[in-house]
Amino acid sequence: MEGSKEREDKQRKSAEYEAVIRAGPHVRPLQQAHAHLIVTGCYRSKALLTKLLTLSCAAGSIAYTRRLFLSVTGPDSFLFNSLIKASSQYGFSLDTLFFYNRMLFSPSKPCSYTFTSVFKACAHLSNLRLGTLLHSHVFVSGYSSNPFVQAAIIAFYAKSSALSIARKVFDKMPQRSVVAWNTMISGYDQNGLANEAMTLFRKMNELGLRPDSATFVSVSSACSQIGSLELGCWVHDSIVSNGIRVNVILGTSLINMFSRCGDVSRARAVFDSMSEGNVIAWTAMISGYGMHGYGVEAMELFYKMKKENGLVPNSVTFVAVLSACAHAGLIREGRQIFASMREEYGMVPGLEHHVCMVDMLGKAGLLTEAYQFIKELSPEELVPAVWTAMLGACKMHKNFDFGVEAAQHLITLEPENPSHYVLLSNMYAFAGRMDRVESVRNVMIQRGLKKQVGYSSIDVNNKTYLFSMGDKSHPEINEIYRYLDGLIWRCKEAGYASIPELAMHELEEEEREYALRYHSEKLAVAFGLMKTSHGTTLRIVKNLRICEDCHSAVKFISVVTNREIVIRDKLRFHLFKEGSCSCLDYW
DNA sequence: CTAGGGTTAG
Repeated sequence: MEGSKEREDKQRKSAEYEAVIRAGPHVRPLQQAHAHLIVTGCYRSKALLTKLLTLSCAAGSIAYTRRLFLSVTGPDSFLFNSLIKASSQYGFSLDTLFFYNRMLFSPSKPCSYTFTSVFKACAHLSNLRLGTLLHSHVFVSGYSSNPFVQAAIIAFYAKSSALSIARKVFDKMPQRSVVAWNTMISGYDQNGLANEAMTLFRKMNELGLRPDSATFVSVSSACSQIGSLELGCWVHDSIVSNGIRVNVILGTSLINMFSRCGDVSRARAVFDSMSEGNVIAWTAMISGYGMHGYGVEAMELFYKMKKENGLVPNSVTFVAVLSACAHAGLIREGRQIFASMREEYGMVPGLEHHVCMVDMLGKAGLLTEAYQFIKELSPEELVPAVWTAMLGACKMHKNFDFGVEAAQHLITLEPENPSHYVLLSNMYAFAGRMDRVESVRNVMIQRGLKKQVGYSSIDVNNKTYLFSMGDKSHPEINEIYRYLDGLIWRCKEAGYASIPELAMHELEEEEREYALRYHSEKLAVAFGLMKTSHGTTLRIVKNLRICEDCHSAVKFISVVTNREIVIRDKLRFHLFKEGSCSCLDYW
């Protein structure tokens, strides 16, 4: 008699379980299923409640999840772990911490599964204090040697920019899984420490460990930061020799890598070889074309993407296309695409899209229109980037009035950013207002702000050389200067007239020195010419934007030496060839 | 009704 009752009970619960599953990650059906549980008397079943909780997290309704959780009497560790995992997975990090806290005050003990999820939440919040506290819980609980927990800890410290702590944990691991290596490498990459990422990857190779596709995603991303094509090709060869299948994620990372290393055709080859493509991959390719000034190709791809592949562009795609239009001067097309965001896709243009429009109009010399565009934005939309785009355009077209206004807005918004002062000073210098140049300079000194140092790197025979203005640490620096002097002289004979940079060049006392006559890109170009044979393309990466004078000089250098020179600046590529630049002097 | 974890793209 007793047995059949139990059986009935089980059957009923099974039916309810099916009902909850059927409801899926949708709030209303879940609530109905929950109501049904109450009616049929199954509301105490922890398993059913657990399923309900994880599904309501997946449904995105943390409010309902929270209410549901608070109604549970005596949640068990299975319920806690599932809930903590689901809430961290769907980004409800603060709630994860809340549930974890409740777990600590319950009879259930956290385990390795609990910790991995809570660290994920801490990483998401980049909350170093809480994560460190959690780390101490791990020690007390005895899970500190669990490889999964360790990897989660490394990921947490890395995402909180505490790379040295992450590295310490990594170094102390008795045996490291590939995931641990990947976590550490991506941690370096995402914190801008590309060289450290590469060093660790090389170490992995030396130890004979087999990298997987995730390793190469981070490695190729680090490589894009460095911008070295030689290195990029080596990474690509390494993928092939390791027999790694290039999935969409890795493919996208490679498209980005080759674009940012200055080789769009290789990027396109990767793109064409991919069996599956999604919006992210297409956007990467579009943006690659954009940064090289291939506006038409970017637009073609944009239209092809939806026409032939039925992919729907998202807001990042629009940033890529619009900035491609801006770089290539495709104003009419850019306007049309911007309008289509609302009209065709029902999307509301965001801040980044406004910045693209101001940049596009401004670069084209339509400064009044760009200004009008800014004026129509709401106060919350007037982010620094909008004014930066305006100011850049004013500098390009030497428009004093708009430029000064833009610079003043910027200084109000970001009083600590030295580049705004430099640009304002530039504006005054163009207008011959040396008294104002002087006073901007004084404000900078008062506020303790220093001009950002520009540096350029170039690869010669598999070695990277870094140059910055005034840095005399290079052993052949005197030869380089002598060579460069001669080169500039030849350029002058060919018609080059140097454009003096009036801006802030006397900010520092030492800047009057001999060693400060040349910007870093000129030094890198000279060095590259000295060290490579005729026919070799020089590839230089610069951290800031290239200045007008260097741009003009390199055009002449490409003629007098008959060389192709590629320079990646902060925002785009310049290919100098036979006296002209691929940006058509439009940057 | 008790699985499963940590890393990766624009």
